[in-house]
Parts: sequence; C-alpha cells; structure tokens
Amino acid sequence: MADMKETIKSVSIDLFFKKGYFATSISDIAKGSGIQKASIYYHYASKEDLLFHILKSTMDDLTTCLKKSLEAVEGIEQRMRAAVQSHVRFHLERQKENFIANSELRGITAEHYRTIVKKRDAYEVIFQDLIRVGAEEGIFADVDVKILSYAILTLCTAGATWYKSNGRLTVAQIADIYENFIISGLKQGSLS
Amino acid sequence: MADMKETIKSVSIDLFFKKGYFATSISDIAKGSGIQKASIYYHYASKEDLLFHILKSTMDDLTTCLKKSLEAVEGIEQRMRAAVQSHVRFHLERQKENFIANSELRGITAEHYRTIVKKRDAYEVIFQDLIRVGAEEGIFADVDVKILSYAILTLCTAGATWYKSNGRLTVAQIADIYENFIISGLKQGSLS
DNA sequence: GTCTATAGAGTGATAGAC
DNA sequence: GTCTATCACTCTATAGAC
Repeated sequence: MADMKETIKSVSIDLFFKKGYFATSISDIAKGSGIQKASIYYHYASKEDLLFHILKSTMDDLTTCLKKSLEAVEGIEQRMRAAVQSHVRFHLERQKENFIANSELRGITAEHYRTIVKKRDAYEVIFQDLIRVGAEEGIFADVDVKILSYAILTLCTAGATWYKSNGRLTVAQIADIYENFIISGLKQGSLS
Repeated sequence: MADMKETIKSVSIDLFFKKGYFATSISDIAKGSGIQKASIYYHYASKEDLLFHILKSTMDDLTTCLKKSLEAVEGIEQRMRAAVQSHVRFHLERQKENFIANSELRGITAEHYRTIVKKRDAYEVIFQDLIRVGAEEGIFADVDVKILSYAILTLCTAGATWYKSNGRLTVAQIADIYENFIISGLKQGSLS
C-alpha cells in the first residue's frame, strides 16, 4: 500500500482486463484498493482519466521498448526480427495493460483518443519502414506494406488475448515461433 | 420495419460495434429501432439474451461458411488456402458482428459463454487439423499447431478491426494477401 | 488523504392498459 | 405488439467533515 495512486492503477488494470472498462465501477476499484470510492477522486480526476493514464503509459513504454531493442541491430532482416521479438515480449510480459490498450479505446474522450492513436501510428511507422526498405533491398517480397504491418502487429498482439504465464510455452518460445512465421511470410519463398 | 425482431438485432449490432455492449443501453437500442424500450422485452428476454443471439448466429454462420468452402477442395495446401479465404471474407463481409463476437464475450453468462467457446473450439480444430496433416505430409514445416492456428485465425480476424468497405483494397485483394503470407509462413522456406 | 453522505442522472426490467 | 409509468437499483462525481 506504499503508493495509493499506483495501487489504484494496478487494481484498475486487473479489473479492466477481467471485466472490461464499462463493466467495472469506481466502487469495484475502491473495494479492490481498500479505500472508499470518493477517495479515488483525490488521485484521479475521473474514471476516464484513470483509463487514459493506463493507455498512455502502456503506449509510451511499448515505444521505448522497441527503440531500445533496435538500437544496436544492423541489417533489415535482423532489425525486423528484433522488432518482432520486442513487440511479442512486451505484449506477453505486460499482458493485461496491452489487452486493455487494444480493447478499451472506445472508453476515452475524443481528444485523448487522438493522443493515443498518434502514438500508435508512430509505432506502426517503424514497422512499415522496415517492411518497405526490406522489400526495396530485395530481402522481403514485394508485399503490401500497410496490410502486412497491421498483420504482423495484430499477430503478436494476439498473444495478449490467450497467453497464460503458466502455460505450455515460455515467452521466448512463443516469440521465436512468431519471428520465424513472420520472416517466412515476408520473404514469400524468395531467398534470404 | 418488416420484422421488428430483426430490426432490433440489426440496430444492436451497429451500436455494440460502435460503442460496445456495456456502453450501449436498452434505451439506445429502442431509440434506434423506433420503439419504446419496454417493447424490446417482447422480442428478447434481456439485454444479454440479445447479445447471445448475435454471437450464436455469427458463430454458426461462420462455421457453415467454412465447411461449404472446403466441400469440394482436395489437397492440404489448397484446402488451407480455401479455409483462409473463407475466414477472411466472412470477417470482412460481416465485419460488425465478427468484431462483436471477438470483443464482447465477457458480456454473456457463464453458460452461454461455454456454448460459444465450444463452437469456437470446433471451428479452430478444423484449422489445426489442416496444419497438422500438412506438416505430416511435409507440405508445411514442423510448426507448433496450436500457436500457429491461433496466429492464422487472429490475423484474418484482425481485418474486422480496421477494414473499411470503401478503402483502398477490395475484400478479394486482402484475402489474397493474407493467403500468400500465411502459406509462406507455414512452409517456412521448405519447397512446395 | 481518507472519510460519510448524498446529489442527480441513468440503468435493466416489469406491470398493466390498449 | 406496443404503449406509459414506474420500480429498485447502480452509476459517476461532489461537498464538506476530520
């Protein structure tokens, strides 16, 4: 109970993941946090503000994580492999937040929505550039950049829907499976 | 206004797609249908009953569509290609229902949930069998059947999130892109 | 920083008239 | 088959005490 603001956020992530944003009440969050519901409003301006905080920090951390993963990697194929690894791992390791980030965008105001979508677009562009340059260099097949970038991202994001941390496969194993599948799909039979 | 029961269902699909199940009220549905909210309950027992009707018919039609697409097709690779085409097309052509089917499962009762998941599992098994047999026959690489089946299905389902019917690509073009990407990913560089 | 109390609106659902 | 009226409840959010 060190930091109540963080406790509330953490409890909210659990509840939004399990029940959904609209199905979760401020009362539920208060109960989970061990305080009265009025006290929530000392830490967050509104329920929407709380959701926005979760979405924003998740998107920021996701982007930071990707950029860090690409820092020292050279060559388009290796960079794409690193990008996929980063994306998959982040989504599995912070499963709940990522699930919320992908399913509760309708819960935020129009202005906040624009902020999040802008961040998401910038993230997508990094993948799109990798696909485009890879195709230009002949490493990848001549594919539709937009569609393939959505495909790759959704594919990896999907893990956040069904992944169980005590399941059959580790995060590293799942990331490897996706990495190989995606690289093969991008090459479409052309030589490496 | 021919059949009010169908009108209510159709209006609900639009609203659940746009705002989400929990964010949509019976009052909203009544307004959209041009009747009073009490009249909804003549046609459907509850709001949850309405959602379940939508989910159930979507899943049934999806499965029917797949089985029909596979009827006369021979050879594992061709069958997988046909299955992917069927899955993508159905998801793009009935975008709203499919989006709801993939995002509002938390809105139904435990018993109804089991009914839907059972249908979904049976659908997934068709894809898993194709991957498994394909790998046994050496047509596909020796991949993880479960993970790859989830990957393939989510990939195609994703279209329902971003697809716009007046967009740059037709349903047929998108289906072809996915088909090639997936088959390449399944083969992983091995010969056809 | 957390509490009790409550405002004010909206919710799903039902009763009974027509 | 649709209506009006209403029940019983829950919701987000605020006021003001401590």
